[in-house]
Amino acid sequence: MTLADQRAQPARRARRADAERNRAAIIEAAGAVFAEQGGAVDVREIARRSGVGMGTLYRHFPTKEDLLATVLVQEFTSWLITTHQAARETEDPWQALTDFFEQSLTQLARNRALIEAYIATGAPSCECARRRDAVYDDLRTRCQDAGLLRPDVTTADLVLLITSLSQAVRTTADTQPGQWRRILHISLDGLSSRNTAPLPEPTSDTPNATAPATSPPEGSGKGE
Amino acid sequence: MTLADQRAQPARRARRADAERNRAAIIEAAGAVFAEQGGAVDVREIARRSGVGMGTLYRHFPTKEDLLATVLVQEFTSWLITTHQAARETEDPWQALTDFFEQSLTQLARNRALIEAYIATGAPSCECARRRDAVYDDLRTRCQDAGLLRPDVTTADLVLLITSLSQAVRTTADTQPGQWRRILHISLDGLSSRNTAPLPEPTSDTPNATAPATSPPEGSGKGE
Amino acid sequence: MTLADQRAQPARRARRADAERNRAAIIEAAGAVFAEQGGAVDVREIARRSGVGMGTLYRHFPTKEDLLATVLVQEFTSWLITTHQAARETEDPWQALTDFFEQSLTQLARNRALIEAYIATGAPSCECARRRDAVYDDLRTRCQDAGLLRPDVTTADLVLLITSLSQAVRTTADTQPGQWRRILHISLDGLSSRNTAPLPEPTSDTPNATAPATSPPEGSGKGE
Amino acid sequence: MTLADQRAQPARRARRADAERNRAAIIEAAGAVFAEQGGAVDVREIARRSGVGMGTLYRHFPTKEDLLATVLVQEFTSWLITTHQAARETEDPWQALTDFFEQSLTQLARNRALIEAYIATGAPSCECARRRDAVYDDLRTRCQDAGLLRPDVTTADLVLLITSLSQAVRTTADTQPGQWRRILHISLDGLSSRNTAPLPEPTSDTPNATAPATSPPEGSGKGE
DNA sequence: GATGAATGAGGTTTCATTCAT
DNA sequence: TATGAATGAAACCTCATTCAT
Repeated sequence: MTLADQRAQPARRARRADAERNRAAIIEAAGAVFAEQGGAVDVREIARRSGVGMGTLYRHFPTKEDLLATVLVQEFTSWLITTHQAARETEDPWQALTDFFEQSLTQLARNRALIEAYIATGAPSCECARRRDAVYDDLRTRCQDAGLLRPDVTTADLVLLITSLSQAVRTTADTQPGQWRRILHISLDGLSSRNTAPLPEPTSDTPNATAPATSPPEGSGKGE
Repeated sequence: MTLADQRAQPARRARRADAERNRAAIIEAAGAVFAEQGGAVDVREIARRSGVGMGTLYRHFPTKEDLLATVLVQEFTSWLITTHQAARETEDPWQALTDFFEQSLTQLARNRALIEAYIATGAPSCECARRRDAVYDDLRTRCQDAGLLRPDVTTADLVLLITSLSQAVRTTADTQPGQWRRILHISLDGLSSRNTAPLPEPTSDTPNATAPATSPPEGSGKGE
Repeated sequence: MTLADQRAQPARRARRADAERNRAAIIEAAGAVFAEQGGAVDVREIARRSGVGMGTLYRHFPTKEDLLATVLVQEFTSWLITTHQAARETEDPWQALTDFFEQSLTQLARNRALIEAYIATGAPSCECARRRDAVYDDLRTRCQDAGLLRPDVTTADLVLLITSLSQAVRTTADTQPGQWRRILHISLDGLSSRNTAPLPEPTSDTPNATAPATSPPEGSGKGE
Repeated sequence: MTLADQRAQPARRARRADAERNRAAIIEAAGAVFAEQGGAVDVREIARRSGVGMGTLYRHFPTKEDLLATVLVQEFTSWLITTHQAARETEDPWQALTDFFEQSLTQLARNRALIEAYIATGAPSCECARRRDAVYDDLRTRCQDAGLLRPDVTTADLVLLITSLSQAVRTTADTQPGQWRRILHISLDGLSSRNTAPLPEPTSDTPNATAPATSPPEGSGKGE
């Protein structure tokens, strides 16, 4: 009746636009809720906040998991692009790497579900992982070409490092915000090409008993 | 024996033998289940696995939380003692620190719930945190006295570092077992007193904009 | 399908518009179950009888207590209105009071949970108590203005009297239905303005030692 | 067999004395707990307070119900005897009745489980009911013989009246202690032989429509 | 297409009673 | 015989997902 007034043709469009708007609203609300409370929230909270019914939500996302994945992929991707862009514009390769880590972790610190996903698999999806690896590859190569980064550090190492640091962010989020920067600082120092001892074999599951895991500086030390 | 000692027997009344056995069975089963599946398992699974009824379980542990806490505290403590003992017997302070990290993480790698607890608060209980800090203090002091460890690294830093590395262990447990050792290696290199740049203030929540977060080697560059 | 038949009337395939009907069904079933077995019944029994799932029940009433309260308030209110209406239409004030007691107790006699609530607090809710007091006030005033009711009888006395008589109803419900009317009769006689001895102070917690609790007729008696 | 041993072996006696002491302790503890919290308490609370184990408790009383019944019967009986004794020693029959009601209710006011039992069946057991009826018979007869009590009041009426008044006691126990005495006063006035209208038939379940339930005094009234 | 009520398995916890020590 | 740990059937409540309107 009242809907019939809508000009005949654009009815479809209007409807699709509506659907699209709904989808966006859901994603936005879900993003906020997931970021605040993690992935274990009640779906109703999201439906409520986005102003749609449960059915609508489940029409767009057949599963809570799907919704979560979609949200995370989107956030992850946009974040990756932004951060990579910034890194690209930084001339000094090391600074670029440093900034990238810093910004990545700052971003993660704000999103509980994203950290959870990071923690679980390192990325919200395979596609995301691929993109992420590409970015890391770029940063790593630049630094290694400049001789600033340990030559045997791999992309996987960097990924794992961020993953692990994201944990530090999460842990200290409430009580010691900012403490994670000290750990980051330490890790970055460890990445520097100043450290010449080769890293352990990536495939090995047992510690290298013969060689010391790290090489403490021979000539340095307060006691000497 | 060792387990009995941990509970600090007040000798008020001798617990019935089978009660103690049941308690042990519950703790063991819960330990296994929690380690495998994390803290979100059904309590019934634990009751089933330990061969006791629900009531028995709840007689010993009034709450699922209590059970989890008990199990984790026990595992954490025994692990801490063992690992610290090994570190004490190592003469070289740096090696002691290295081994401690190595063994801590190896242990954590096997226990999902323990990692969860570590992630959440850094330890399963305040008492555990205290003990943990004592151990870390010891290791840290030895290394710093020997001039091997950055002088401004704090106990909290070490704790956070392990927490964050435990994440790396967890992430790579299934697909890349052992890769976490590379990250550990990097982090330990970063801890070395060879790195002289001061760490950022622990209280600061914003990156230090003036000083570079890390000091890349001065004389290196792409052209070299 | 078979379930649908059990509920006789409504097609069980209704949903949205039937939310209200479901709610009514729940209230009705709960009313019956509570009336029969009191407030300590299993919620599942109510869900089963009303033909809805547990979730539906808990959607409408977040707590068993809520359900009970709703049911009782509803029954109490409807009963109060009906009974008061009848009393209003009776011209003779004393007859109105008498009928009101009679009908109130008849109603209570049929509802175990209602009696429980009455016993506990005199009414299922504060609002109910307010309404109830208003009705009693009305009845009492009419009777006292007509000089038929002891002048020092208060509304609280009447409430307490009904509460206590409801107990008599309950006690004799199964074995001696109707016996409570004799007690009611006696109580009403005691309320009559024929009895001139003042009632004990409402605040006093100890029996009035000086004056006899009741005034037996001096000059009457079989032996005289 | 077991009986034969009773002579020779004091060990048995000692044991039996122990058992008897335990039994007494259980009954005493149960009495206190039931009085305080009603019949729905956890059996463990009783075991704890009486200082015996669950097994011992269940050895003496195969069922919680049995324990409750035993306790109540005992309390009821001792109370009945005491109160009756006091009534017997009172010369004035009406005063005896009055005091009996007063004391009965005061006693009931202190015992939650007893009220529950009273409410449920009028007495904790058949035997108790018999004894109680005997006492009431005595009191009633004395009063009726003296022409002080309505001649058609039966023992059952008195019992029901107390039962119902016990409810009033319970209701006002916390907030309006003592208010029940006003109701009692009213009821006793209604019992007086001053009221000449016959009570309704005990067997009738329907109100007597022809005759008014009570007879308000024709000639009295404020307005006249 | 949108809505939100309905579903019901699954979670934790309690307690009368039994039974091994 | 006394003990109190063990039992396990309910009890209450949650929430991801479906489905009639």
